[in-house]
Amino acid sequence: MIIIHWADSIAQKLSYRGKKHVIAAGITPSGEFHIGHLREILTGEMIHRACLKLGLDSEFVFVVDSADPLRKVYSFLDPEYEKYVGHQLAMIPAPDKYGKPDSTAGSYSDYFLNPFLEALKNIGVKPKIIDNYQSYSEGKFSEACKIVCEHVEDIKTIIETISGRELSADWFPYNPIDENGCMDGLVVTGYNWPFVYWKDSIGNSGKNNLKNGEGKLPWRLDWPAKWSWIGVTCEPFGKDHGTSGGSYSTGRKFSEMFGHEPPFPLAYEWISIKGQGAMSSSSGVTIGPMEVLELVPSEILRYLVARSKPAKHIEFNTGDILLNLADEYERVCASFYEKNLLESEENLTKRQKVLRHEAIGSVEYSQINLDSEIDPSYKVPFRHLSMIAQIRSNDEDVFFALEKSGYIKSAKSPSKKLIEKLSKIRCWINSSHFPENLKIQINERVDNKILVNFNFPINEFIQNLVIKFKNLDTWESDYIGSCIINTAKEMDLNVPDVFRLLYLIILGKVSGPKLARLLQELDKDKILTLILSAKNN
RNA sequence: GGGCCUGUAGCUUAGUCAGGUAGAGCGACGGGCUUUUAACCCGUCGGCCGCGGGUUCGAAUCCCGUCAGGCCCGCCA
Repeated sequence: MIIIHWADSIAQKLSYRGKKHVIAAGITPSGEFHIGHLREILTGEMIHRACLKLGLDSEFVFVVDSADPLRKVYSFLDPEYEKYVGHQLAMIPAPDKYGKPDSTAGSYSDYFLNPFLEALKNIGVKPKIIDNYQSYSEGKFSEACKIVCEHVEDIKTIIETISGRELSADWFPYNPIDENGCMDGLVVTGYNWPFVYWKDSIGNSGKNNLKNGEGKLPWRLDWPAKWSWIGVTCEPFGKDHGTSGGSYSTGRKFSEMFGHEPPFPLAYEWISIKGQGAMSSSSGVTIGPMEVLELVPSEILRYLVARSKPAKHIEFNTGDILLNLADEYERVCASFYEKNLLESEENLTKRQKVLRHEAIGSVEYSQINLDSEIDPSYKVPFRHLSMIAQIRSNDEDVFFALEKSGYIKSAKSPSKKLIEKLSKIRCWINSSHFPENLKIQINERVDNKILVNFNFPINEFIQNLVIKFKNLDTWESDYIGSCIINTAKEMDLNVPDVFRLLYLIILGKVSGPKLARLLQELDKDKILTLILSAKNN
């Protein structure tokens, strides 16, 4: 097959290397996980799925870099964390809600990792978790550590020539920890398998056993060491690692040194928040996956990553971009799964076929479960539902409205997915994320200046309409609607003009959602007062 | 300084690896539906494919150069 989704294309390349594959993703749990981290995971997971589709024997692993030290006291941490800087993330306490270390809350790394794993479960990602700290203590790295400690000069040369970075004379390719668990300020003074000997800045000395993970390899070696003992054949990484002179280019050399063919490289671009730059937990520019999962169905979040090739920069926000994304997902579903266009492929040009297959691939990789059918809740467009949800406070009424307009067959039995979709939309509408221009905002008072362009007796129309409204026994959309139409007809007025006027009075805009249904959801007395306050003098 | 990625319609982009008439969606505009839409359906407009050269019968696609934006060469995905 020539025409494929980006994940399929990578899987195909992997298939030339062999049948057994380990696709890896790795993240340091130094703070809150965000959508950017999700790209790492989903990119890997989609390649993994593509491999399975090709009949390869593939495994997907998520390496949690819990052996990394705390770099500094981040803005969300209390200064009390100062004493843990340089200590491994798996060994320091999680922060409480004030950012202070809480010795009862488990480890720092688990604290940030667990909610992320929960979110992954929601989007159907089930990786094998590899805890880096634990792997060191179990001796998984000892082979690599031995090789590294016996080739210090070679390693220095490789790093210095490839990265152009100059290493100090006492640099050593293993970072030991002192008796308190701190990595900073130690200088290695000797090596004799399986021990490294060190001294600290005030003259204390000690030794660490390389087999027990007392310390860790520096990043540029830690990464390829993982490749070799896990057997990684493909790993997506952020573009920072992908650049020449970056950790992939030194990593591939070290990988060979460890006797492992370097994994197939795949650099991906950052996700940024529109108008705010790249996502980063330290700068506070961040949107968490769980946050987004509260607003839209899980498929949409997968679609965000599935639809763009890894090299493409993604701009994201929880307002209009998210809405367009949901919109696009639904449209693609509809065009490919309802119209059965696949059957008539013969007549298409190559480009049209490519377009089609990529779109289909994106939708397929957006499904929560591998090989599951596309969930039919896409048939109720997000945009439409967000409007209905705003004017109908009761869920049942929403489903009746959907039935009436033909989006669903029966209001009595909405699918579980649809109920969930509605509840997420309600959550979105009530949050600060919801786009302003889609909000239905009822005027507090009327700006009479904008009513001057009507060439019919507005004041008289309003009086007549309000009398009809007052006479209504039940404030229900059908009756409200006929009041408006009848008043217009009795006065021989143009109906669209009348609606324009009413939209201006109530919403301040010339159009809006179905007016009668909107009014039905609002307080009758307030509306009458508002309408009566309008004049065009 | 060295290197990587990106640049296609007003916006978001597909197509670049494997050269063969530039395709979508959104928006805009027009029409249909007319108990009123932001739904739905139909249609229209809109592109020196960043720029300059080269290879080729033929280049968005390959090669060289150049400009712009982002990033890396210090453990931020």
